[in-house]
Amino acid sequence: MVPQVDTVRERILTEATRLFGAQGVAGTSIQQVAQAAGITRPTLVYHFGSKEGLREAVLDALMAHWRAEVPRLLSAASAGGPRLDALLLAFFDFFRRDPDRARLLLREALDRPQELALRLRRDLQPYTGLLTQAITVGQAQGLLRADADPHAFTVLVISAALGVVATGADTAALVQPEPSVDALQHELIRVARTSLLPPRPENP
Amino acid sequence: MVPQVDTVRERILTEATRLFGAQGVAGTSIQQVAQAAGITRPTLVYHFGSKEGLREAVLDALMAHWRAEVPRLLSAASAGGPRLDALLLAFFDFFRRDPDRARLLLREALDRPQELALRLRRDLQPYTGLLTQAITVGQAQGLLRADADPHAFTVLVISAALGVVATGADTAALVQPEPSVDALQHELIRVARTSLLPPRPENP
DNA sequence: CCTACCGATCGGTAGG
DNA sequence: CCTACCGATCGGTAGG
Repeated sequence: MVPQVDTVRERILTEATRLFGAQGVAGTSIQQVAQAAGITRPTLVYHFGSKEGLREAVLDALMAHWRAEVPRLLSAASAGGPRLDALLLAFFDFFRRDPDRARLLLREALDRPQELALRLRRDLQPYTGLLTQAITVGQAQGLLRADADPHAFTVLVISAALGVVATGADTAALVQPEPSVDALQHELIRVARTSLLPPRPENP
Repeated sequence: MVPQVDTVRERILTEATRLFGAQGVAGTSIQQVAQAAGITRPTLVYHFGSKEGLREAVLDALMAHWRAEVPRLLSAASAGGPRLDALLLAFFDFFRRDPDRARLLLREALDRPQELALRLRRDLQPYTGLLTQAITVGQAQGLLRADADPHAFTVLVISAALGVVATGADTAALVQPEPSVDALQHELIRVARTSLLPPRPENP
């Protein structure tokens, strides 16, 4: 009943996020998580009830973390005016700071698509709504390309950024020479900017 | 010693691809695969030696399938001249015909990044080389934007197409209203085209 | 938060 | 290609 700083619980969640992201939930035993957190397995079960309970707690913590970060990110990016590049760069840095979380999210999209969709709707739609609305307004003002689909564009750019962070270093092996993650990030920003802003004939 | 049409082996590979793609390798027991293929588990082990052997055989078959399809695809797309849209559309249709294979590839990128990178390098670089070279030539002729990074662009577009097919239906829940997979596909093609072709002032 | 214990399932082998 | 069997590991519980 008394709220308190539960460091053991936090340690379990941190290690579970890392291991689930790296190996997947099915590929990770709760024994591994317990050991990484420095406790025994029954203790982990005591805290989270079951492996499924741990999985949901990890996802809850993940979404809570992002719900807290995203607004800070949005305001920081638009501080010097609504610069698209700065926003995308901030999004990228945000994901690159937590590659394990990016991987976990991608895995969840594969393992439990419907459950993840529920969480995205509930937790992140308010913020992405700001993005799609900004694009729509920009289009109405003639500042952005009219042929862009604001909703599809937003989903594509976010999931592409996620994909580059989660799997970019190895999918780069598709071509020779292999582009660095930095190069992929830079190109994604260029692609997004170019396909959203109207053509500027002076810079072909 | 005698090569023959091994339908049991093929049935195992088909079911393994489906189940591994849907649930992951760690989340699938070889018992499940054997049952789906209509045999017993020891029979599966007899054919593939171990679960790890099955995994590698599944990946080999996957890459062989693509190595066989991609050239047909490339020539079909450029039949009516080097039309970028047609090529991207063909790539998309190619992935959408096999969503399980797309998911399996994405999972492998998460589970065994280095091993997948080896296979991509060995099996697909020859074909992606054709793409990057075509872009480079187009740039030299002034037909394509000079600021595009041919290698990063190729990796980004392929992995984005893969991501849309593998997880598009649920990541769409990021925004409201949720774009369809068709809308995501259409927008990715528009984004790719717009960011690769030079600006045409007559169509802002 | 731990020790001790449980049934179920895992991948794999023996032997035919 | 199967039946019968194996040790190891899984998630979870009892009890303190």
